Amino acid sequence: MIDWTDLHHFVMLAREGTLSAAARALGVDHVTVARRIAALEQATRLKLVDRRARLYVLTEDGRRLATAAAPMEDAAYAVERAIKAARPGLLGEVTISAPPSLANAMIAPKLIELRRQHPGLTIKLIGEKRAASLNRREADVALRLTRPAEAGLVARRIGSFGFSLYGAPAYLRETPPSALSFIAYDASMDEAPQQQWLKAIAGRRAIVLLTSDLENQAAAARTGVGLAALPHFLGDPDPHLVRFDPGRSEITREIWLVVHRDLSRAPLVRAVMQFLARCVKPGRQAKNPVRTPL
Amino acid sequence: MIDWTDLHHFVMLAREGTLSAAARALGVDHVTVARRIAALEQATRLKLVDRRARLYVLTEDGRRLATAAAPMEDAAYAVERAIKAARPGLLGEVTISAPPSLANAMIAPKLIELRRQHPGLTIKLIGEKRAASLNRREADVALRLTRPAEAGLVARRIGSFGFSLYGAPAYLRETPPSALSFIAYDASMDEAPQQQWLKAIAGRRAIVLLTSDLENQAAAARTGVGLAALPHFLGDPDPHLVRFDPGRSEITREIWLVVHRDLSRAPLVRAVMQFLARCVKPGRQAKNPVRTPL
DNA sequence: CCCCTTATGTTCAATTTTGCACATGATCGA
DNA sequence: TCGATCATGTGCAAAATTGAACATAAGGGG
Repeated sequence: MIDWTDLHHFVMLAREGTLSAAARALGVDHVTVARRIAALEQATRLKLVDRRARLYVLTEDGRRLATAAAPMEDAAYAVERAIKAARPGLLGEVTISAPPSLANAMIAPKLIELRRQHPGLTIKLIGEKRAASLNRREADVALRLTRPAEAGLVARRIGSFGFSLYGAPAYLRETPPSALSFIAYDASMDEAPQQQWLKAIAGRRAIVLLTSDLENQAAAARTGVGLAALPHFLGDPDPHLVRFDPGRSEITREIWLVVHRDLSRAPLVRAVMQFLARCVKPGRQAKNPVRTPL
Repeated sequence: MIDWTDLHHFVMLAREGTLSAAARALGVDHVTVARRIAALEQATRLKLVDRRARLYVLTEDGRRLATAAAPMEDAAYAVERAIKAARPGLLGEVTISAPPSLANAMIAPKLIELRRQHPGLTIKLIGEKRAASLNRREADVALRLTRPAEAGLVARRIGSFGFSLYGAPAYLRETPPSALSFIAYDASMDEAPQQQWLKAIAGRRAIVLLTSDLENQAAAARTGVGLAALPHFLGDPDPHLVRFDPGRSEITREIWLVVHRDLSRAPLVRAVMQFLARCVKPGRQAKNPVRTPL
């Protein structure tokens, strides 16, 4: 039968697009990938890639083969999950993926508790906007703001948080409502509810800063650049920010705890899930409610 | 990620049961399999097999892993089919599986035509009772006597043939009906319709020979051992055999041409399928009907 | 326009993997 | 009980795979 490692390398090449990227993903030298692809072509007697100047491009046959081989990769990931799930006890590494703001504000500060409770546990925390693929095991457990649709995933709603507008106290004192400026996400987040909510409130008033990073928005708001839509857990504890209540119904988002079914029973993963649920649950809604009427 | 070749070796070990058998199936030395399994255990940090005296026996974790890895093997076979299907033109090898009697009587004698028509085509003909697995690519195309139920397989009825009782002319002349002896399959074929049919006819009369090979039955019948249930295509052309019509409705069996969907469009395979349909179609039902009433 | 980064190809030495020969232990049948 | 067969374990040498260093080429940005 065809060499499975050759197939693995080919699948990676098909996904990554270049020899070098595939090599990085596989943890080998790019030459090795090139040789494996060549070996696969020889074994199948098919021309799978066009060797062009700066990149390998799959041929028709190559694309077909990549399509056929994709389920094999899925199966390989399932095997990895099975391995992780089979490992007994509470010794090992668990990767958590979460939106950066949640990761920083809710999880990171409490990680020390988890370490105390399970000394054998190593945590890898990925704070990324992009939702890590649990199927590809980029993460073992994830916090998401929407319920994921992928098959094989188990999702549980473990909490929610609200957004309000925040600004520097001095800025709010000195600026008439009609002259307020706003701070928003860039266009990549246009579909996010909080972004649409902010834009609706802003109306014709100026949006003076676009940034994809929530911490940047908070920092700008602190220095009086304008008003930013921030989660309560981020804005309320901040002494340099006060809420500005626009009088419209606030927006809230749900927090979903997501895990692959294959891993949902592994002791290691269960421990982390319990921890994450604890991180989120205790009413972080209105901890330090400094309200500024209109 | 886990080494895919290690997984391949492990899957084989799980299926075959022993290092040596797995090694044979993989075409490598048994030592290599042992080393790969050890490597997999080290990588997963799981104990996958109990090394016992004469055989490796999977642990609980090993069985779980084997179950998880099985889909990977299925996917690998799908890749192989894709490769075969992608190969252009009419150059290559096609494996045909068929019941031994059909293979000998209908296919083998006509193979020369196929070779003349497609000189680039190499045929591997497997005449085996056991139905070769098209999913595992033990064969590319198969003739079966029943419609297979496996998913992914495409089956087409391309003909049928009847059974009658046959015996040596002298034997039939000299033996009164109540003293007739019978030749049957051994117990492994007890569920086959022709076997049940024969037993019903034999009734209380003696079954004097049990053999799993149809050619053996024919040879024994020729020398006057008794009556055998033979397909018409085998008994009718034989000058040393005549039909003995028991007056009961004859039994017929269907011939199904089976191929995996992934391969059903490959030119190479299509050519072979057309050939097989031609082999079977032309009314081989009653070519040399020598009838002996009762 | 040039430099910097990134990607692929080539060569060679080091490492890893593999198979072979042989040994041991177990089972089966005569 | 003995011998034959089959399965696994060990040591070693051959073969294959791999990575590092270097070379070439193509964008991209200042």
